[in-house]
Amino acid sequence: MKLSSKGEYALRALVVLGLNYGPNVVPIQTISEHENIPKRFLEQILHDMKSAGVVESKRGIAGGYRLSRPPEEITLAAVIRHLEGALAPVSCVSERFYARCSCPDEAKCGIRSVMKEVRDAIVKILENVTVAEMCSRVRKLQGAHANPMDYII
Amino acid sequence: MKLSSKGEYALRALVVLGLNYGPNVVPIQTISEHENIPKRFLEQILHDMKSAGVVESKRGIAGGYRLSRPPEEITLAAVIRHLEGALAPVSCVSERFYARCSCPDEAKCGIRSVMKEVRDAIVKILENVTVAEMCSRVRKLQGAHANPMDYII
DNA sequence: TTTAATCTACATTGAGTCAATAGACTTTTA
DNA sequence: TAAAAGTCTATTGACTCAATGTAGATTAAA
Repeated sequence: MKLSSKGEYALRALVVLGLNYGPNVVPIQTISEHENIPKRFLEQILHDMKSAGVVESKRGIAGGYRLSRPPEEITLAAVIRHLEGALAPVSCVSERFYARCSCPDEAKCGIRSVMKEVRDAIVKILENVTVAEMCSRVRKLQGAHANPMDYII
Repeated sequence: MKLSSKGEYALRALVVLGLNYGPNVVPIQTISEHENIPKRFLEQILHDMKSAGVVESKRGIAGGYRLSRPPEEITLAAVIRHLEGALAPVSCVSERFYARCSCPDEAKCGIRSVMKEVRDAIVKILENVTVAEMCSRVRKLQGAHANPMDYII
């Protein structure tokens, strides 16, 4: 479960949208500048997350993106699975993206049983961490010396 | 930490060598056929593991490979790190392959703190599982109806 | 009603990686 | 000395990643 730039950018953008959760949309440009993400690439990513139902958009001059659900309801596991595919380290132990591997007998494969443990450990964390949780970690990390501008709006 | 075919093949080959641990070497051809791995590709992989000090080879007509240390001393973490690099899902939380990411402030990054947890969970498992452990799982999975030929020698 | 900022959509590129193959060479032992 | 095995370096073809290009649609405000 290696996170590509795409996945990393997506999570960073979601944190920004989470910190600004409310009726207002945030323009791509703002996220791009604040998070240091190539704008054109971010467009694709947000569009992709829209098709996943995670965010919604408003077009036009005052347009932008917002979360389509409360940040408490968006888990990292769901986002990463949609953008990157399997969370498991090998496809033959993936629950939702299973693919057979080339080993002679899966049922007797020692690697498989280890990789299942790894998968479970990863899934346990990512299914229990939401965008809201990430936002609260950010607030905590910024702590007393938080700059209001860091929250953009 | 997505395992490539290379890494998967390597682990499968190590299990074979572990099950046949002893003074005798196992020819590449045998591993290749038994484990369904392209022979030429397997050559590269074993050569790579030799340079990592995990296996040793004997050349010539009765040549082949064997583990260079007892299977109890070879952890999956060490093998995978050598062959594939970082175990962490993002490089900015890797202990041995750290690379800065593009986020504006690592210290205040909510994603980073989650990914650290994921890394720790992965590392904890892979540093505590050895080739010997995988072999004993295989023996257990093969159970009573084990075919002696499955152990090759 | 024009204009400019914004999102939408699809195509393309360039770099890099993955998995495998190629071919020539070296070593060993029967 | 010939055959079987490992050694080494290079290369290929397919694929993916990350980003860029281009053109268009939508909307709010001037």
